[in-house]
Amino acid sequence: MAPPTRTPRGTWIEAGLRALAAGGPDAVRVEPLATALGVTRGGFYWHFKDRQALLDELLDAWERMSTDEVIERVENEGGNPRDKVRKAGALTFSETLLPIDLAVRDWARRDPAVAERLRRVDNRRMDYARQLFSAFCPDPNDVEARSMLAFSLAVGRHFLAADHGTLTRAQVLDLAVRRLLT
Amino acid sequence: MAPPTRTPRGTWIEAGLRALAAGGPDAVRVEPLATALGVTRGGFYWHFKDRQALLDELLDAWERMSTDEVIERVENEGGNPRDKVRKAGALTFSETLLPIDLAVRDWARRDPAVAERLRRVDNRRMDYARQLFSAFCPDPNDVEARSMLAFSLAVGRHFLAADHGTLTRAQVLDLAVRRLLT
DNA sequence: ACCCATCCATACAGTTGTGTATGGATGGAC
DNA sequence: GTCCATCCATACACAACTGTATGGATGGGT
Repeated sequence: MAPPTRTPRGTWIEAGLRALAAGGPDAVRVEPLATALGVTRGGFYWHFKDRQALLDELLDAWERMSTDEVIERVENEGGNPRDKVRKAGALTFSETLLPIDLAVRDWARRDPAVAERLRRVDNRRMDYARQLFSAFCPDPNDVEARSMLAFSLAVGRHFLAADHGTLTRAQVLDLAVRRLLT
Repeated sequence: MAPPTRTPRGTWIEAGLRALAAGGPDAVRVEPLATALGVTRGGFYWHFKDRQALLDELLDAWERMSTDEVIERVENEGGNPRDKVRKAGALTFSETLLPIDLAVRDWARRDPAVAERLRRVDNRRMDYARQLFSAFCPDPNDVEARSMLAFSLAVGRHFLAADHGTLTRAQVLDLAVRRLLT
């Protein structure tokens, strides 16, 4: 009872995530998505009630990908807390996840429902960051300050366009991270 | 030879900036703007070639407001460098300028022309930050790291949704800023 | 061979926006 | 009182997208 589903739900979600990453929620439109997939909108409304239903599922997918999976992978690879901080940052803001994450952050500024989801995700991430910083940093207030700075740097750097004279962006990031991990 | 211009250029720009702040560039649409101003699009195309021309002028206005004006005001008020850092941050990301600034940052991720403008603005701001940090911080590398962290915090905090347990967001920001100014 | 859940194409009605063309309306300058 | 630059309303042609309705097509299960 499972005919092999030529363009199943998942295909629409993947395409939706690509569109979201590239152009924000306003770019997630049914007609262009169908064109990109080489079909018409015919099947879309069989899978989803309407466009909003797809947007909701995109957020579901993002929420799943960017918490449990990342933490699980970091914990499996092991290492000391300082390495874990770096690793968690690298995974959370990886090539594929990052643009979606940034799009969701801007989206959350205008949509309370999205803001609530982002709050859940960020709280899980911050909890994890606090846990890692606590391992080599006794003062809880300092842990909080470092966690906030680290998270701000991880997100904020993608919204900053400044140059750094003779230094490269990577070098400056390294300097900044060292400052937080000392 | 200057009949008092019922809905002059500036009115459209102000309305455009409000729309940009509230909903990003996709929300800057001629028809809704006209409705909000209580007129039809009739006059719009007398002032502007097309929608893109308005978007360009919005960026011009933002660029002017968020560099010269801020630096000028900070320098006029005086104070020591540490106070100036705080003051510049407060002005740059004030109630009215902030939402526009954040919208432009997200916009810049998809539009190279916008990215170029943002680069100019951020470079001016970073130069000023470097100058201020240098006043009490001898190591150029450390100045760069602190500037980057401060700027990331100023921008990134508005894209983060995490809670902070018993602390308020304001308290955490204060802890983080102290860390950077010590 | 047939059935049926799954998926798709097509056509239609409706909405919202863009840009152009054109004929006013308004009100200070003279 | 007239003139003229300035601004506005209206109408039109067009484009892109949404959501619904309907009639297939496809292909594994039996």
